[in-house]
Amino acid sequence: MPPRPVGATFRGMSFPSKPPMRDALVEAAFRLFLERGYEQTTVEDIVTLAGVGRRSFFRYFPSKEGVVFPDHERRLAEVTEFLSGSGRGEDPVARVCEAVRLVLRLYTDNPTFSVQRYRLTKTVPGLRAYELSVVWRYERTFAGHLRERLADRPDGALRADVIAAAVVAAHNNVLRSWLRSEGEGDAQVAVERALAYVREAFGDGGGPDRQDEDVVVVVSRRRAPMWQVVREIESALGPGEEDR
Amino acid sequence: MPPRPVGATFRGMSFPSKPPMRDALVEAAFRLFLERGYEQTTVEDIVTLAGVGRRSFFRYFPSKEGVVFPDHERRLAEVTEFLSGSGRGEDPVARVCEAVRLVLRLYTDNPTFSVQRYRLTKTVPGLRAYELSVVWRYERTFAGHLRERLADRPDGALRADVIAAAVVAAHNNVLRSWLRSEGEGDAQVAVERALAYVREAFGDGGGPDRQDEDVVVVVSRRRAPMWQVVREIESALGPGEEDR
DNA sequence: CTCCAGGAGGGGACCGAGTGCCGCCCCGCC
DNA sequence: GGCGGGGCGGCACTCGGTCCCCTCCTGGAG
Repeated sequence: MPPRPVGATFRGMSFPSKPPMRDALVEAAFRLFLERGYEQTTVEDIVTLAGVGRRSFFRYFPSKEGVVFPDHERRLAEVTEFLSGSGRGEDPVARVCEAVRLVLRLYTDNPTFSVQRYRLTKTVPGLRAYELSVVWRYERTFAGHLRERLADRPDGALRADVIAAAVVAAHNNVLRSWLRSEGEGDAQVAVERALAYVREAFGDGGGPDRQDEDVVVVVSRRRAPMWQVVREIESALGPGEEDR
Repeated sequence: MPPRPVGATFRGMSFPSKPPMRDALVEAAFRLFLERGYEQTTVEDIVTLAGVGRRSFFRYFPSKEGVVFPDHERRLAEVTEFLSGSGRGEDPVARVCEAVRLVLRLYTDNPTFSVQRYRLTKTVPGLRAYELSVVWRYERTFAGHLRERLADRPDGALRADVIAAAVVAAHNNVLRSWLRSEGEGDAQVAVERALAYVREAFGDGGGPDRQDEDVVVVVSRRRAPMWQVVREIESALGPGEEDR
């Protein structure tokens, strides 16, 4: 995609000079990773192919694994900012779902790159672990956002953690099947279905905050004691709602 | 099941011969980790304190991080076996919840050790990443179990992944707060509440095997169409129960 | 024009994790 | 007593990652 890696030793009027060494390193790395495998490629190989010094590699990427996920750091910052700029009134779960769509787009915007990366992460345990920690940071960001908004609910932190995990799992499910199909189909559509399933499971407000529900159907078997029936009804109605 | 490795430098009538080199390495490692920090401790330091060779360390642990989670490999095997030996009729979600209790017990059975480890994983990024991959393997085991049992349902794989993630998140939530409180309180009781929340959220969860439940509560919104209410009641009653 | 400051990059030394190989020694077995 | 195998130690090597110092390029001030 970039016109020419434009090596470091190469001087002369260069292009808008925007795709600097960083992109050249990513390209060189993926070329070698796909050609001879991740573990068979040393950082030395990458930098010699890119025509730069070994030291420079670690100026742009925190580790060898980091070059495989070059853009997640920025996206995480964007997601954090996106979540922090949300009004008080709106549904926090909806906001998190919107953030998930943002993350998914990071993959769907570059299908070939994402599929290539998937081939690597699927087979290299070290890359899987690194990806896990990346995803974990998204999840903790989501959970933090939900924790703030659900703090007044009973078990707010629990709900926040569980919902965040469920949303991320839905995203991962859609993403994985999209990647396995080599980028065929519309992942953005599929994630709507998946998120709808999650939101349906947790009601709309992140759990049994069921003020807006009007009908309660109780099915009780004969062997259930009455106190248990009552407790289930109470928990279905949600806390503080018993006397409405 | 090897007969007796018996300590290397130590001879003479020893104890039930249970604590071989492996345990000595774990103990030495944690002593140093807590005393001077994880990154400030080299494998060399550990093996000299334990009085063994450096090469032996990597015979017992796959990496320096591995010594911090010495027992998870076995527990994962136990969990896998536990799940594989489950009858066809029973609720797969309940089975997974039981497996989660098993995992939690791995922590609660050794409170001081778990709390010490928590202090490390909380502060050392490398250990966090390692723990993530450990937890991920549990989650994938759970998800695989659920995928098999929910294969006939629509979106079975999605449900399986989401439920597994939710269950693990509930476990983690309980575990974290228990660890932060330095092992005070009954985590096993707390995890019941958390799992109940998850199972409630997923209602039939993907598995309306509700033959053994006594009370079913369905809450419906006014705007929900009647056919949906009927379907909820039917699914609450479980399959083959409509005409009893 | 010169000088200086600062930042980007290169290079080399260094540390430590992880691996392969070999040799030892202590078993039990033949 | 000889022998083979497994557990263990020691050594050397690779490679990821860091530190420190050098060069070069640029640009602004005098």
